[in-house]
Amino acid sequence: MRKNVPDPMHSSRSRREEAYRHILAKIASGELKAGSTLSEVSLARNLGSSRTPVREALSQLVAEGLLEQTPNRGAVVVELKRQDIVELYELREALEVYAIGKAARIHVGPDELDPMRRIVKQVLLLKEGLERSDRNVLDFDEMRHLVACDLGYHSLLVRLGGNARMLKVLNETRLLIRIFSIHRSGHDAAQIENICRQHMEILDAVADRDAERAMHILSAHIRASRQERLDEYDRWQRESSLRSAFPAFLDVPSDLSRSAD
Amino acid sequence: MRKNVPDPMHSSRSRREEAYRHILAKIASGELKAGSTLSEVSLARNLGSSRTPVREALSQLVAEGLLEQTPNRGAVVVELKRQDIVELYELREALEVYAIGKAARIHVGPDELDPMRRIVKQVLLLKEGLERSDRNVLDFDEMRHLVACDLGYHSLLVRLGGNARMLKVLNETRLLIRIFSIHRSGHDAAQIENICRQHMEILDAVADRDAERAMHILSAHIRASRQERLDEYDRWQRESSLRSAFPAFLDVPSDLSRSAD
DNA sequence: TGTGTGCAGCCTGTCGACAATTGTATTCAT
DNA sequence: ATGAATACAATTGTCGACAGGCTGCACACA
Repeated sequence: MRKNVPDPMHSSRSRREEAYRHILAKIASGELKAGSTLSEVSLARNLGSSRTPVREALSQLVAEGLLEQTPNRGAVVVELKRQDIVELYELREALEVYAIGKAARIHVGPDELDPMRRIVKQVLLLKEGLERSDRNVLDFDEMRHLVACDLGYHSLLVRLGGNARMLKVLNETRLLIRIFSIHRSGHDAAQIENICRQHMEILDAVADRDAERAMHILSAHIRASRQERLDEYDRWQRESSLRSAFPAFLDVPSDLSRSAD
Repeated sequence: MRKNVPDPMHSSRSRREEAYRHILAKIASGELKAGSTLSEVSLARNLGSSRTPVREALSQLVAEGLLEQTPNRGAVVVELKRQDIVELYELREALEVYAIGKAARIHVGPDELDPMRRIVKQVLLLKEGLERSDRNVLDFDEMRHLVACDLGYHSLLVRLGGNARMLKVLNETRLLIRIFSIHRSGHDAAQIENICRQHMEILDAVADRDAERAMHILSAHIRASRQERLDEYDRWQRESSLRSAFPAFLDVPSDLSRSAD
């Protein structure tokens, strides 16, 4: 039971990185839902490390917008409101549309576009497999594959713009969106085909050096995705407000004669 | 000489915040030039605190892109290359143009536009004062005022879009640009008037709900600013390469027969 | 004189401990 | 029984200390 000895063979990364990935995985997997409070000591116990690396990982997650820190009550997982979804998708739209416009104006050859076309074809294969089966929506693994392809496509898309800072901001933005999308419902074949067509049309427009068209299609694509997510949010919100009545009003002193506020 | 007793009357903020502001001020004032290495211990000594708050402040500055961390050599102030300036201004253009387009489409009344008009008028006063004097460019204090007005104008402009995340990203972007602009040269009256005219035209376009025009003018405005900064960078680069020959080649073992690389 | 080796200094990464604060449960007084 | 004061528990902010790695220099040796 070595105490202070670092363990370079077990974790090639630093303990801070390890803690960061650990917490991020717990958030991304849905094990830590929105509103959960994270205690530094318990996390440190779980990781078998001191509070310091955990603390730094938490700070980083706060800086990235995944956690919120209240002065002396610890860090809680952010809860994305409707407005947050709107803001995140606006960020995506502004940056991705700009990047694709720039990419279409400069020279972008098949070396960059072909890998993206391959990703689109993978998604099309996914759709065809879905159509051949009797199911209506994707299962969990297929859904994960679809999300990974979508992530890769848009990541390469932004890379075409050649702006590393933009890529960094967008990665954080997409990470936040993805964390919300745990409740994401599966797409049916028609939706997937629609997405693929748009993705392909964007690539064609870039190959044609038609910046305006590429920007227009991408903008519509992101807006559609946003609307989808908002509808999903509204549906989920309605259900949850019907199911559990007032979980936030536990501190009301059971004085029913007082009207609200 | 109390040791562990916090000093609440001297620093209402936490020591971490204090350290953050301290380091940021040193960077912004130019006391710490690009490439300077920051030692945690010496900073902690200067602040009379432990390494922990300094370390957290440094982490935050790294996350914000002002410092770079190399594995075991500490944190150094970033050196903005030409490509960095291009990227930062592209970020500004993408986000600000998007925000002003949205602002022009939704209803934006005089309550929001009038404060911005007041800022533009302040800058016009600055220009008139410059024309009345015999000087050609602004002095240091006037320059600071101009920069503050410009910052305020663009900050309000982005606020019109109603996207807090966009505002946050842009604040960090502008901070990085501003840090580079220590070497900034003063503007003459014609340049200032040009800026004011563009600023005013943008406001008029927003008041007219003419999103296309507002976006177009703002885009041109930011591109002009970027070009100005790039010219300045090239000039500075040329001078500095003429003045000091090879400060980076000190570790070459004085073997003049070996060709470069 | 050129080269390898060891040492010292500095630096970061990590740890355990302490102080202060805040939310909560308990208890006491009316 | 209820409201207020209080003690407690948990958590964060901060501190000093230690371990390991890297750099650069001096020194010994060929």
